[in-house]
Amino acid sequence: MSSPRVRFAPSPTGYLHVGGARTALFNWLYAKRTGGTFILRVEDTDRERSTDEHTRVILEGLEWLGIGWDEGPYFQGAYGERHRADAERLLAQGRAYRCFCTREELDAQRAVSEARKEGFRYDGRCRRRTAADVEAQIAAGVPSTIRLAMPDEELAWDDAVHGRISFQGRDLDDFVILRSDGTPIYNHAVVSDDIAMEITHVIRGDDHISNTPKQIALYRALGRAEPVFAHVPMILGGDGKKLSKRHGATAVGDYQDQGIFPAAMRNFLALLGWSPGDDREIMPEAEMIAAFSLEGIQSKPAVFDAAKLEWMNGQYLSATPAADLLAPVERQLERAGIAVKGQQLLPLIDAVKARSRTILQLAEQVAVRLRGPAALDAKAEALKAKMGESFAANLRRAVAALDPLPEAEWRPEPLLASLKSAAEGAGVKLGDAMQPIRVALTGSTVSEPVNELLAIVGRSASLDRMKAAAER
RNA sequence: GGCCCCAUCGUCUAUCGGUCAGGACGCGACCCUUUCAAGGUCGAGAGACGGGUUCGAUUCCCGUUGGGGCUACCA
Repeated sequence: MSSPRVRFAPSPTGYLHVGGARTALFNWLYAKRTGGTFILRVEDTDRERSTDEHTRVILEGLEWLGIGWDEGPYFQGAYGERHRADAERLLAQGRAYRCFCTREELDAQRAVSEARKEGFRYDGRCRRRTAADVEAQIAAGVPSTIRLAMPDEELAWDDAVHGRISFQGRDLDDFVILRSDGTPIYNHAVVSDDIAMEITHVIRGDDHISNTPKQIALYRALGRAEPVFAHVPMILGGDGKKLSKRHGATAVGDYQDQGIFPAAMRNFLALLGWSPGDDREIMPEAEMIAAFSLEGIQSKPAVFDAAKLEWMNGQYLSATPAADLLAPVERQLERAGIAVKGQQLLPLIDAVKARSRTILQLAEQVAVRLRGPAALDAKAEALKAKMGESFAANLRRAVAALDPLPEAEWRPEPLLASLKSAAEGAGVKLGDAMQPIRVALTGSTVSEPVNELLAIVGRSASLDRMKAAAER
């Protein structure tokens, strides 16, 4: 058997969402794993809703994730002629027929069905027209669509994820394959393209399961063998409903903006609905490719857990050398109007790296060390309130203890020694002595060890911030 | 309404008839640090329900319930 050919076929009617990104990832992983070809096809047949901007964002999103394609991007809109020819062929072979029903007639029938709480199905009245009648209608210039004559037979396949799935042709419509303006309907365009592009494995979202029997009918009518289908389950929001904008960030670009690493996003998405079969969590790209299989894909939908994504990103962040973080941190600092650049940032990055989960958080922490806290966070406020008078008193004592230290002695070890002896002398717990300093320097109750923090912030800025906080 | 898919800790998952039902996120505690939401250790926490099949069911079958998808001259 020749090597697999798979495709990701987004429609540019919106941004690249995490569900689409994961579908693309699974296709890509499968191609990499099997030495196959990954094809990108933009399904822009919905002229009204498709935009170049969306296409651009989708392509950029895939590139950002490191999902490169071997062929394409092809644009479905460019193949209108083949779509039409395929429909005409079906028409000529009697596997499809012209329908002269108007939209208004159809809508009226649908309204009646719905009022009776029944599902609407096209009754196939035009299928029974005589050849002479059809000729007459055409001659009279009545517009028509082309509908597939759905066979009354079983339409089943062995889904690579779900196992055998079976539909009955009689439950399905004679659906339209070519509009009256000569453009193709989705299911027809997909099959025509998948045949032309020799797609062997269709890996796509679960929501296409009910499209599959229609497409199988089309493959049969067109006299072609169908590909392997693998329907991957959907991604849900925390409320168990299909993930959508009201669940917060759902576009891949949102996570890029939040400072998530592409590698972390890829790792997280891969494990959402797929498992290597063992306990591995952090998986390098090569390992994911080596372990990937369609059988490892889960059949139930998965809830998108942003907290786990952040944890995973934190793992990648901790493992990344400060030097590699310099450029993105500089970019964030510049945005915040901080001009500091270069090597001098490295110690700051190292100081806060382990406690940050995204580049954004990391850059914020670096910024705070550089120019001081804008305000206290909730926990810092609570701590200050709880400590009352002793908050300022402890700060004043710290200032008195540290002020005599010359610039050359402003290093972690001497700082710790001074702080300890001052606390001991006053009979305060070291924690009570340290936390106010942490809050004064960062506005937060969390940071690297305080003596290191003082060294990072520097002598004069540290003393200034402590004095200011003591007076406030 | 019809057709179809799905069902293990709160969440992501392992288990391919016999397991103390394992791991991860999150949560809690403890340890480390005479200072942090880092690190380490431990803990709480699951087979939707009812029938079968079987010596034995989370695992296979059926039903119920509960989710979800599709049901356009959208994709």
